[in-house]
Amino acid sequence: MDSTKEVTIYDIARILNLSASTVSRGLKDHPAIHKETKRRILQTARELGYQHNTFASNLRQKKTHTLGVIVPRLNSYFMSTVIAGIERIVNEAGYNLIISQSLESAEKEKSSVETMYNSRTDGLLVSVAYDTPDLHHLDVIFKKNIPLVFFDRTFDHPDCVSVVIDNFKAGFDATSHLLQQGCKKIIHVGGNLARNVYADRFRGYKTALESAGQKFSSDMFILHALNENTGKEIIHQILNMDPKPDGIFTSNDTSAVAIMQELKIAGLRIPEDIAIVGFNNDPISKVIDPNLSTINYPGEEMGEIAATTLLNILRDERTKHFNTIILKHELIIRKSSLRLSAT
Amino acid sequence: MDSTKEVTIYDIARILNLSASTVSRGLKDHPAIHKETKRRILQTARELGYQHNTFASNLRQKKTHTLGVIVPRLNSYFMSTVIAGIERIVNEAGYNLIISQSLESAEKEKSSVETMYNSRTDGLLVSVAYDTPDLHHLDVIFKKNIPLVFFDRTFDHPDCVSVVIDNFKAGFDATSHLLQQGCKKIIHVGGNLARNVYADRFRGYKTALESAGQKFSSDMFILHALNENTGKEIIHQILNMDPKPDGIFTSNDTSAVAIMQELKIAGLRIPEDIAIVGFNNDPISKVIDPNLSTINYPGEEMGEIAATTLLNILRDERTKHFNTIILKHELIIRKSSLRLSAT
DNA sequence: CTGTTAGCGCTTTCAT
DNA sequence: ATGAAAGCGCTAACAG
Repeated sequence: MDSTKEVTIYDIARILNLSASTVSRGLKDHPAIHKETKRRILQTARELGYQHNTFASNLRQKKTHTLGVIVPRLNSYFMSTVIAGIERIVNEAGYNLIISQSLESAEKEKSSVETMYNSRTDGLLVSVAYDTPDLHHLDVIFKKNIPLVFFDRTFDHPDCVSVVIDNFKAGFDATSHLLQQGCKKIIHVGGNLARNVYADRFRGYKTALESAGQKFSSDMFILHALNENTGKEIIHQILNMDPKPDGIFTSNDTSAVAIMQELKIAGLRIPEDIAIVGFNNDPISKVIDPNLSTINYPGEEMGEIAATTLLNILRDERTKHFNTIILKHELIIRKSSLRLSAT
Repeated sequence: MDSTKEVTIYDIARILNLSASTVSRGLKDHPAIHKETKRRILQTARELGYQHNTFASNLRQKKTHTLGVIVPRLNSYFMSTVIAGIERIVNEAGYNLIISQSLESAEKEKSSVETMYNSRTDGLLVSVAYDTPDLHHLDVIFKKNIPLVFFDRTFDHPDCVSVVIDNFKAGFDATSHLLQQGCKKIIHVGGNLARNVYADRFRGYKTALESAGQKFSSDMFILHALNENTGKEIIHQILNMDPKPDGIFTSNDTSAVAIMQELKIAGLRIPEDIAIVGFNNDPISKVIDPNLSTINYPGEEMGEIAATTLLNILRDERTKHFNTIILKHELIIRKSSLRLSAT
């Protein structure tokens, strides 16, 4: 009825004729407390509708039990899957989450870091923006020894763990597959090479070409932000190439689909005239006709692992932890790249 | 260098020969503090690298400056758009966000509510799960007078504002459009009618049929959870109808696309044999061939409005606030339903 | 316009 | 196995 009064450990203590310290210990299952006493504490706590007050606890312990997440954007299938994974782990561990999006801008990322810092998050999970030049905006974080785990779009830093897939290998696999399908001129559409993911995929692509004895020339790499507009904005560049490419490897499915739509408008057949492989295994890859071959990206798992790693570091700072955790990717072959029927 | 010591208002007070209260007031721009004093306080605060301690403040004020969001799922385009909108508003207002997903289960939703309650969120933004039967799990929230705003999937409650689109009208619009295109038998694929969104769209559909003088019979409504499997799971039911439908209105794009794929496999032409309209304006609607007609759902705006409303209630509890806020939707006509070429 | 004072609810030595 | 006491950093009467 009286909804304003907080039930505190003192209320419990008074009722049971105990001290607040004993109640506090009992509530956290402290080994030194008698079993029966614990039981009684727990029971009256329940009866009174006691709620642990995080703020008093945080204030006292100088820990917030809050983790911060900074991502480029929330509204992509990949990212929301990652967040879902993080959310699950973090909630189970009794931590809270603060999420902030950098909107792909280094500047907004900086202000996100400040927000996190001011909220005194115990740890940070970060995937950097498209154009983040360096890690200076994280200096406050490092100076305070706040643990930070990068995922997907990472930076090398001695104190940070990174959770990634093997983007080099993935780029290599995608390109090799196109080569096996008989493609003679495969181009690559990728993002800012300052980002590990795009750089590694690009290297994988080049290496695959070279191991197949094909030459790479700089006009075979098209740099683009990789979004819904990619198709319209680069289609002419593709169509004007001489000789025309017969294979495309793009660094995400969104751009792959956008390109496919333009190719179809231009009257090219996929995969007969031009084969294509995307990246991420976004649901749209199964909607576009023909279905898009792609690299499966274990988003939820990445979120879970990144969160688990951060929690481990938090639990035991001395742990000599890994520097990089590499998750398994998988090439998914669908019609958009299938020129040779398999045996 | 010494990274462990917190700078407090007492440090600032000591340096400036002031009291902690004056510093506290100065920092919050209290009107009663001399301008020059404020300036000095702000300056030394900056020099010392002072950070406001939210926990001490929360503990004292019994406010958390944290809002909770409970949604069925994070990984749909619609929902991540809504969240993006909420995040922007809430961050700008200096609040934090705790996000939890019910995974479409009433039970998990209940435990989400508990989490929120225990984190003492100042307010809640909720879109209910697919099978939530009632509002009992929110009783704790209401009893504590924690303001709650529903969005999209709402419940009627005297103390809650709901932010929605006019789902009845949207269903009516979609169906009327199909009727105008000459469809003689339009079926509806929708979700649990205990959810306002599905019930309202269904009513809109029926009303449109009736105003056009067409009869509705119960077999024309197919109940389904509306996901990627919808197509496979209901295609036989559709194909076996007698007479076969020549129009479908589904309550989301995911299911619309799944159905279209099955229809194409069955050799039916869209829209010639069967026209279709979806719901949400998900990006996949522009990927599927033919492009899917749909209802545009202003997700980001819905997030922004819901968050703004909640913040307003928080700022001024006495405000006699709205009961329902209805955002504008829009019918987007694409090829999947275009049987008559417009003049 | 500024200072004094008294907690918010919890944890944690240090005792016993 | 339990208790006493101090304090985390801030705010809000109240007083002047």
